[in-house]
Amino acid sequence: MSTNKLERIPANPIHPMPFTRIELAIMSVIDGRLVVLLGKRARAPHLGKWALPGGVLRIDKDIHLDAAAQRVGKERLEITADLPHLRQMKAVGSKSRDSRSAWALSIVYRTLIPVGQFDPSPGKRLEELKWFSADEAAADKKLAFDHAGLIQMAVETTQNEIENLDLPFDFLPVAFTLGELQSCCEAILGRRLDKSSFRRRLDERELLEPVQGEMRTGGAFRPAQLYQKR
Amino acid sequence: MSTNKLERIPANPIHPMPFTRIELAIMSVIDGRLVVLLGKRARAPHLGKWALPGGVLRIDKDIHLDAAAQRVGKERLEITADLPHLRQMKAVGSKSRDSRSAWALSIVYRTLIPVGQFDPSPGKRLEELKWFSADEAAADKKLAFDHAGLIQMAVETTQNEIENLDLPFDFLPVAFTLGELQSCCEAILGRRLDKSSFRRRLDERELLEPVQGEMRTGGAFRPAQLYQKR
DNA sequence: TCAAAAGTGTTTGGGTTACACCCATGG
DNA sequence: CCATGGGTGTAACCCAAACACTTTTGA
Repeated sequence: MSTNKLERIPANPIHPMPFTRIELAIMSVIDGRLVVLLGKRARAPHLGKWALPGGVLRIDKDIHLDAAAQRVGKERLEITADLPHLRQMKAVGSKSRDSRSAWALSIVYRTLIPVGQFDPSPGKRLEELKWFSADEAAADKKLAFDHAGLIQMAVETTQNEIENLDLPFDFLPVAFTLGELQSCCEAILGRRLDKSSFRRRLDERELLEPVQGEMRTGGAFRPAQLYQKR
Repeated sequence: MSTNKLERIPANPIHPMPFTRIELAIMSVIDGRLVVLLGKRARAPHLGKWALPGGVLRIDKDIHLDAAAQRVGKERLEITADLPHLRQMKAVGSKSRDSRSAWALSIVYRTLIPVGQFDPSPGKRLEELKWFSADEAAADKKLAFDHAGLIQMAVETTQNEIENLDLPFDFLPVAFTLGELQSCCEAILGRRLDKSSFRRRLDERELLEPVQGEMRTGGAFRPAQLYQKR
């Protein structure tokens, strides 16, 4: 077609390419603590160690990176729905990263998911899937690869988002009380927030709207107005 | 060695891997404007179009991603020194990204460099290397690939850093006046800053220290104290 | 009537903007 | 002596923290 002397390079290019994977830092809030989902590795390298769930990028299956991350999530967690709010965090790669290959590259994604709504069970190549305290995992020297550091970064990035009121709406039920929202943010940040200023910041930004007539009557106290994303 | 039935995967793994590249968003300030360095492509695809300088990840040459970015910078710009302040921005990848391969992945880096200190000249596969207004490049529909969008992101990320007084020290001369620093920040942000509050913010953060006895006598006005990174 | 959580208002203080003003120098 | 950029001080303002207070419910 082209008169250009430079022809199309074959699908398998001249230079060998890195072993490319997706890793997922999936976080949630359980019992008022930020937690991260780790899988126990059922194969080498790092057999038996806990690691972020991940998988190989499949150029035959994935149309782009985000789709690859969703596919890996579905396979490893044995779920059918997309992971909400899944965002790319960073790429890490080096010669010595993974003994399975001369050069390994991982694209790391992170998300915050509602723990009730998904029912992760260990997919292929995982012995077990378990929630760990995110803070403890970030400091755990025994995790596979450099995953402790990646968890640390995922926690910090998520906390920054919450500080800026970039709220995890996909994480919350469609309607929720302001108290529930505040507790959720406090769990992620690991510190208490002031009710009054939290609410003022929320309505200045016009992020929420009340669900007309809907209240939550939880117990021996005043019922709370339900809100939803505007 | 291992009793594990799962053996080491060969260097060239079972699944074909994506064509993996590094792209560089190299910015600077010229005549009070934020600019970005683009190369005119000397080969397909996008022959003749302007694009971010970039190159293929070489697993035989690069020990990790950051090193790969430095190597690509040296080759494309024909320089010998490392690019200062070079930071990873994001990874983009998809099936249709690059016609040379069935699946292409790019790891994009960004930096801000002092325009005087480096003397970029077009390396292999580039016809010409030129500085463009960053704002105009970010809006230019005729750039190769999705590079306009990447430039947009690089500009925004850099502006956020400056807002937070994460200053481009590698960009500045070792000693500089506060006026020069302020002008530089104004150029990057594209808006004027208040002198008084700019200085107050600087010394609250204790980022700078005066260079004892050193002043800049520039013209028909009071000489300015020189400062350096603390 | 009491505990508990919802919801509101008011004070205080940190930090930034806006702007006025003096300082030092070469022409 | 004046134009110019360096350098300093102050009042106004915005935003959020802290905290006290009222409201509404079930037990």
